[in-house]
Amino acid sequence: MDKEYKAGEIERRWQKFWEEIKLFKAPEKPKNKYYVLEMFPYPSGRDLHMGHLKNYAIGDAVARIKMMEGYEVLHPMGWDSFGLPAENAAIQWGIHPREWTYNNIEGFREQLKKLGLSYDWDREFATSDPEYYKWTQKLFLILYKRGLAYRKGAWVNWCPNCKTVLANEQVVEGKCERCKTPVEKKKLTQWFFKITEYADRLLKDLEKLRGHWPEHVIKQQENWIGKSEGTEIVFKVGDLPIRVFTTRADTVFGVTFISVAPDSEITDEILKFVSDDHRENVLRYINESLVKSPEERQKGKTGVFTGLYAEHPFTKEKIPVFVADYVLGEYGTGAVMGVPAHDQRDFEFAQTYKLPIKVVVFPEKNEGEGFEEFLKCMFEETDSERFSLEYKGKRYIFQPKRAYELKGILKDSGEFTGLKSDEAIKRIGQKLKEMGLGGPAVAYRIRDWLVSRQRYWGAPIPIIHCPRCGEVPDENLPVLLPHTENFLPKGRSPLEDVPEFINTKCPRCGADAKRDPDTMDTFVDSSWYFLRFTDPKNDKEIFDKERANAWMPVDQYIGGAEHATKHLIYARFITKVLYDEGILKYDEPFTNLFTQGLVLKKFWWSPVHLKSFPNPEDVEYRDGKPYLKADGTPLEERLEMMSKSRGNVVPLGPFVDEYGADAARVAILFAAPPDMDFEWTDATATAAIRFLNKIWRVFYGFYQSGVRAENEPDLNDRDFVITINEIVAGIRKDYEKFKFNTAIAKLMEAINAVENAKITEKTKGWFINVFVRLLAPVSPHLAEELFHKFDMDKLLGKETVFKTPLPEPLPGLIREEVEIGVQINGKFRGTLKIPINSDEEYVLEIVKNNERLSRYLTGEIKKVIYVPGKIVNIITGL
RNA sequence: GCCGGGGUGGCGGAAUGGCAGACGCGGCGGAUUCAAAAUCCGCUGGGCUUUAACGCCCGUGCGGGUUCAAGUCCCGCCCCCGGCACCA
Repeated sequence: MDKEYKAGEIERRWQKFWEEIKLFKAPEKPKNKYYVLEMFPYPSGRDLHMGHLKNYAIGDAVARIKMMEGYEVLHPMGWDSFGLPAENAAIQWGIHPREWTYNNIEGFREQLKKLGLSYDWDREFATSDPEYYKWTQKLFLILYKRGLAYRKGAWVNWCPNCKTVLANEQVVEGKCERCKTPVEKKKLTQWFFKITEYADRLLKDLEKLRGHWPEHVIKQQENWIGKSEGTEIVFKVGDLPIRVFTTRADTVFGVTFISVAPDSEITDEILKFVSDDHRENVLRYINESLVKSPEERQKGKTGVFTGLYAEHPFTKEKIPVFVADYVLGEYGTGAVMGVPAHDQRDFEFAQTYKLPIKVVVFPEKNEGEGFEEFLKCMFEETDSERFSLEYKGKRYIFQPKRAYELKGILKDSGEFTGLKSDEAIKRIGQKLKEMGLGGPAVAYRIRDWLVSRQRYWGAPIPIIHCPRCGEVPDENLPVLLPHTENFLPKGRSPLEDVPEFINTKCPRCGADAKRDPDTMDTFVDSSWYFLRFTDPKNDKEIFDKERANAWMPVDQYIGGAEHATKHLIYARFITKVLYDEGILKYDEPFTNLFTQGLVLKKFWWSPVHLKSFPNPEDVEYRDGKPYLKADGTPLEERLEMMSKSRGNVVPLGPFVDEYGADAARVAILFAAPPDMDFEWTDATATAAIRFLNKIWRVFYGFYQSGVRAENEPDLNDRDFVITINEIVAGIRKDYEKFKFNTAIAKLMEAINAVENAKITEKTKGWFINVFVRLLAPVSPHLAEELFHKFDMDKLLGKETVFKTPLPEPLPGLIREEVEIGVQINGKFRGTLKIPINSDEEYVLEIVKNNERLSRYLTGEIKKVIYVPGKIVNIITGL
């Protein structure tokens, strides 16, 4: 055994060994399976950094723990390799997206291998491999045949910078999530997946995940799906029904106008009835509002009168119909009833267009919080025209200031007058149903998933458009992505300009036909990859049913929380579709989800040099404030996720070369609880490096004095053995809950405890046996090295530490003496060492006879609370 | 605005309602060394006090409460982070 800890040499040796013994090779059909998966990476460059490592370090620790628990573990790795950055990089470097992508994959793979992660590399694939995307296309056809993939003309989100459409999930605060360009609306014919048809199941089945997924992810999905129970109400313009959706049917008697969204289907219908003197205005308004940015849209409530009136279902009044762009075309029915008295948005609209305000809901009592709120809404000092209303026998003159949105008691509402809001909502719903003018209804916030992209680097959509037969699915898969140098985004699919691709024959009638020119959203690729890992080489079908069902569902999924309403919802959706298709036995893909925190790193930003970020060596501090050395520009210190574009990455390669993969992993895992963000600093690494060196030093000492692993400790070293026993129990618990930071802290305690312990060689041998196995999940190479150096392979009859179980605490070893806290009248006054089984009387005697404690015992003892092993609290009468 | 998660030493962070600050980083003092690095040992929340020790007081964002006992539970605030947001 070397005196020095030579991480590089050790790590290379055991990586080779693990490969030779095929330690990570997962069987085809397991009996006692555990499927652990990290969200697979997008190969964004050649080099990994510390930010990447966190995900893999956690996954690897879990995989190794499960191996040691005797499971057959599936722990695969692959590449989410289609996507825009490849094209953007290609443009920047003048290199083809394919070349750039596969070059990056090589770099990532090489670096991951150097980390000695427990992947079954035989299952590796990239989503841009034809052997994979063939089956992504098959998946598309499965959805198509089930009526879940459809093409429609719709107003869609368009990123003018990326020159492609975006799914709703990829628009964040009205901007493209990738390039932050404000998103525009465009009317285009696009492919959608009907995820809305699964909205209710996606919502309900969140119950199955509760307790197994982080609550914040479940809540985010709930909000994203956004189920609202309400009422649909029909207002008729002649024979044309305008259906509106509302959650507040109780305010229906307060309706003074109807608004429809410029981009809704009902608006197209309404237009047919608009008279010529209104038509021009209305069309102009619609066209203007559709090109407005979301910010502009939100500035004020605008609209245009259509000249049409709709009939109120109850009062038969004529209600004016407006087109207004504060109404969302894709939500509910695309039309709303305007109740200015009870909805703030309608109120603002009514103010602008001088529409009447009818108050129909009042607070239940004319006092208290509801009434206060009511007064705040309804009364304003004003000289202008006033409203007057009677309330609880009194007449009030008022000018409403804002809408009263709380529920209450109905007034002036025909047969529903006097009902409470909730009861009224029910009764009005029933009545409307009887009348054939609506009824109870449900609306969802979630929209259908727009999957087509006008981009080159993706899986072609396997549909042929035939002038005679229309849409024809192309079963002749894969539809290969053609090679072209003409891949730049241009606002329509680059594939359109590849004649040998786009021109084809109709598979049904043989006529000249064209292929669909779009490629699929990369989230389609990643919505099923976890299934392909169960049978990655299959060239006959998407995957073998039996193999998939043998491994699925993923027992532990690990990844970033940013996918809560994207990948994680798409993957659940696709899994349910395949369940309905009858090829999966499970309708939830991920039994347990763990979302790891980010690795942050400080960097500097200057408002002057917008997009370039200075290197640390170019920054100087004066009076504690950072400045750019070169020209003295004041800088701003920021703490964000590592990313190449911010220049705040800590590259993994050099670190591993200098200190080893184990040090990098221990550093990441020890720094903070794994689900929490933390800042990478030099101190993060220092702790890990010292810890591993200390282990080596202590074990080197053992080795020199001839100590080898033992099965049993010397029970004369009782105190030491008990200490280690407690650490064993603690670490087992920590590993169960992924609390790697405290587990490593306990490993440190163990090594500190043994360092100067006066114990026999036998006990040392037992310590080695226990410690090495506890260490293995977080520092696998070092553990494997020590396992062999100290002959644990011979002792335990296993070729690798990962085929041995995690140690268990020795039974029947309990401390004879414990230290308990002593409180007198609830205040801590000291501690006492007493035999473990002491009863209350005995403890009381000890306290009374203890000079230090007894002086607080003034007056008679009234009550004693004794929690054995923990604390005694003595209450005295003054 | 709505939903979720947080606020603990100089710093990262520990604490099934039971001795707050585990473990580490940093700092201070010492040992080793020709010297340095590395390593090891001791101290390290704040304050008070010549009875300088087995002492006292204060201390987990703020204000109340429950309890023998609260960082932990309850009520009301403040602040920070994340998500959604004209969703009717």
